[in-house]
This record gives sequence, structure tokens and C-alpha cells, in this order.
Amino acid sequence: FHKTSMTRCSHDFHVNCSNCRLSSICLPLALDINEIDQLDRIIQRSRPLQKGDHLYRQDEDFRSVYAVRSGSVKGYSITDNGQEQVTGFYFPGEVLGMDGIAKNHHASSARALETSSICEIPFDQLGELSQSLPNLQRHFFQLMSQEIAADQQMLMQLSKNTADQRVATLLLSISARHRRRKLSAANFRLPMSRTDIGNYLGLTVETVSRVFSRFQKLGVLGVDNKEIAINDPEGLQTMANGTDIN
Amino acid sequence: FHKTSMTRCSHDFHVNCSNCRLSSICLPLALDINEIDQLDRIIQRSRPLQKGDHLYRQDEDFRSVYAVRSGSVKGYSITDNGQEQVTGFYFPGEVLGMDGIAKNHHASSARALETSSICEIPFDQLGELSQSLPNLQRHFFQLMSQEIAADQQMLMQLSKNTADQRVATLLLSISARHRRRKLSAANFRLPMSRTDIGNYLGLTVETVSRVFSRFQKLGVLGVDNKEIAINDPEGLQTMANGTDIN
DNA sequence: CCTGTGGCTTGACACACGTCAAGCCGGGCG
DNA sequence: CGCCCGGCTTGACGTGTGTCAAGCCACAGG
Repeated sequence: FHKTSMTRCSHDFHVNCSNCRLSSICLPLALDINEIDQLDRIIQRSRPLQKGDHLYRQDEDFRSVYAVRSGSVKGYSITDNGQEQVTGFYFPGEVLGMDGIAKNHHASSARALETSSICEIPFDQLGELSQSLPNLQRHFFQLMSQEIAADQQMLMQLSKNTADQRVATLLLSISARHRRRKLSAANFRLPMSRTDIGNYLGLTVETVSRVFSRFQKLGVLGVDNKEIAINDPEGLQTMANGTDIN
Repeated sequence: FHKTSMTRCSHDFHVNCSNCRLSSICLPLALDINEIDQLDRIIQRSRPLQKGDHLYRQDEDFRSVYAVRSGSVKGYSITDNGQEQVTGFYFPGEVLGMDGIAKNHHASSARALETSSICEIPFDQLGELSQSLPNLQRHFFQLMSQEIAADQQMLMQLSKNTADQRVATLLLSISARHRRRKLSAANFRLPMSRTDIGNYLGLTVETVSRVFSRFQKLGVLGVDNKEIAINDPEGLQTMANGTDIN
């Protein structure tokens, strides 16, 4: 835990897409070896971000999209009247920053929730490369489409569901994303604060806290601060569906 | 108003992108004459849809994206537990259906809110064409990015705003989209039902109705069934911001 | 003409969640 | 050690919006 650990050199000179554990779920998905190599050449990897560091800020010029290699990131934007809205959480293998393409400057900000490694992909070069790699163009279209579909799912969440359903759904989503990375789907640590969760789900901290307590009391969840254990996945799924048995 | 008007031939054999009034705000934006011509060749135009007709249905195979030429379209999806969620309203010059790209089948349905003309753009061909027209690829990336940013704006709406703010914001959005098409920004007809508005905004019909009544009583709005007059745009903007004067 | 139907409005009441307030817990620092 | 501070939890209470119910209006069909 001592700061001294920061002094070790954390540059992994040999990190690249072909040897990255995440290549099967990240951008390289659907590319062949040769294509991955070309993609690899335009990707920039800097030293890890510390908790709270910004990846990019709202209204900054848009240059790149980003893939999370390790750690986690929170996307958020600030409204005209100064409120923060958390727009998403990003885990390893996931790509963010695509909301900046339209207007050529970022429509939101992104900051690390913990120490995180990030791959930066300059968008101009990605665009050029996509001209010669149909697979890459297609996959990037798919990535963006996926984000659209996910956001629309989220709209549903916010407009139709109770606090219980929202929290249950978020936990199941995080669980599924852990499973995708071959990690435990039942036990994990939430990198974000209760406040962030509440903000993301359109709830207050207090409500989020109460839901966690209730779920624990019902035995579906084990909650120890940020450590979560999903004891009854089906029960949690039932809560998420709102098919409340009572 | 008589049905007889429907009997006139509404096939415009010579409709194409270069002579379309909407070309400056629709897909062709940013393309030169020659490029528009190539785009034009892959676009399919069928006879107008009648009110209630489907453009595509959830889970159907994804083949094309669609641009509205006249009329209006409602996008919606059905959850596992059978509820409908309206995901958006689409007016002339706007493109929909991009949520289907990711999974190769449509994640939502779309139906005409009134008699509407639609341009169908087969996605495979659009992808191919984008390989040779960098401007087109870029613009399509921008379109998708725009949809992502808009959905995230909407998330904000749903999680942070009161009923008054949501309705005010929707009306301002529709007003701005009319202005973009050189139509009156102050007086227009809402093509969708109160139920659809409520569903979209995460409110009940009753609440939407009450908000309309209140706005009318305050003098910011003139409401005659679906005919809307924005009498005090700044006042409406104030309501949207939540900077409630009272 | 009458009647049914669907969309809209309005009122009375209920409840889920926000608000306000207090207190707990753990980590960092003097 | 004792203090402060931020994040979290828990309780009591208030309120915006949902729910339920009734009624209006326009329009279509018999």
C-alpha cells in the first residue's frame, strides 16, 4: 500500500493485442492475426491511470476512443445546471469514448475508479484502417450499435423499474461481465461508490443502501462494504424481473 | 380530409437523394454530388407506410437502416415481462434501425405514427460503399455516435428530472427538429398519443395530461388536443432547466 | 339516429422514494 | 492515541407521481 510501489517501472513494453488476454472480447475480436497486427500498431499504451485520473473530459477535443485493459472507469457528464450524471461503468475489454465522434469533442468525461491500464486508439487512424479492413469497420459499427442498444435497455430500467429491480439488474450486469472475463460471477468487488451507483440508477445513496440491506436480509446477497456475494442468482434475477413473489 | 385523397398516386418515381429537400440534414450530408449518386443507387424506396404499419419488428433479421422522408415513426421495444418501452420518435431526415447492427437482428420495433415515406438503406451495401467513400463512413460513425449521445442525454432526463422538465424538454426537442426542417418551431402537431409520450418519458398518461394542462394554464403553451403552440419559448426553456421561478 | 370505443382530462387517494437528520465505521494524520 | 472526514447505514417524515375511478369528446359502425 505504500506509495513506493509506484516507483517500480510499470511500462509493459511487450503488451500488445496478440498477447492480451482480452483480445477475444475486445476490439480485435473478429480480426485475423495479420489484421490484429495492423491494429496493434496504431494503439497507444501509456502508464496506468491512478484512481480519480481523467481519461478525457467533457468538451475536450475528441481524438481517440479507449479500451480498458485493467481496472475500471466511470463515464459521466455534467448538465447545464451543474448536476452530474453517471452514464456508465467500463470494465476490462470494454470500449468507451464513442459519444465524442459526432461533434468532434467529448460529450462526457471519464475517470478511473481505481488504478487502471488503458489502450488509446486514435480515431482518425482507426477510421483509415477501417477503410482497408472491412472486418474492423464492421466490428466497430457493431460496438457502437451495442452501446446504443445498451443505452436503450438502460432507458427502460430508469423509466419502468423500481429501486429493487434497478439494483438487481446492475449487479447481474456486472456479474455477467465478470463471467465474460472468466472471473467469478458470484463474488466480486464493486469499484464504484454507493453514490455513483445511485447516480447511475437514478436513485439516492440512501435508497441504494437500503436495497442492499434488504437483499442481504432476504439472503440473496452477501454485502460487506464493496465486496458482493451473489448467494442466490435466480432470486436476484427474479428481483430484476420484478416478478416479485413476496 | 376525405379518404379520396389517398387514391392519388403517391409513387414519386423521381425521388432521389439529390433532389430531396432533406439531403442537407440526412445521410447525404457531407457527400459530394458524385458520392450522393452512388449512395442513391443502393437506397430503396417503397410505397408509403400507413399509420400503424411496421418498418421492422424486434428480433427480425437485421438487413437495413431506414431514413424517414415524410411522416413520423415510433421506435419501441418489448421487455421480457411484456411491457412496452418507447425508445424514440423519428422525424423526416432522421435515421433509425442502427441498434440492430450489433446482433444482426433488430433490438427494437418501429412503426409509423402516421402515413409516412421511408428510404431503406441495405446495411451490407452501405458498409461496402463506406469502404470506398471515407466521407460516408465518417458520417455514419457520426450518426451512430449522435444516437449514443442522445440516448445518454435521455438517461439524464429520466433519472434526474421532474415530469414538468421532461415534457418541456421533449417539446423543445421536437420544436428544434421542426426548425431544422424550416418548419414552424412554435406551432406543430404532435403525431404521437399522450400514452406514447408518457411511455417515452417514463410517466403515466395522467401525469402527461396534467403537465400539458398546467403549462397551458401558465400561458407557456397552447394545447388543442395534438396541436401545440409554444407561446413562451423562454418560459418553456426555463421549465426544462428546472430553474423553476414559481 | 344511437351506441360503442379509444384517447384525453380531472379528481381523490396511496405509496415508493427523496429529504433531512443522526449515528456508525474505518483510514489518515497530527 | 485521539481527531477528523468521507462513505455508508438507518430511521422518521414529506411529496411527486402512480393508481384507481369517473366522465368528456370525437369518431366509426350499425
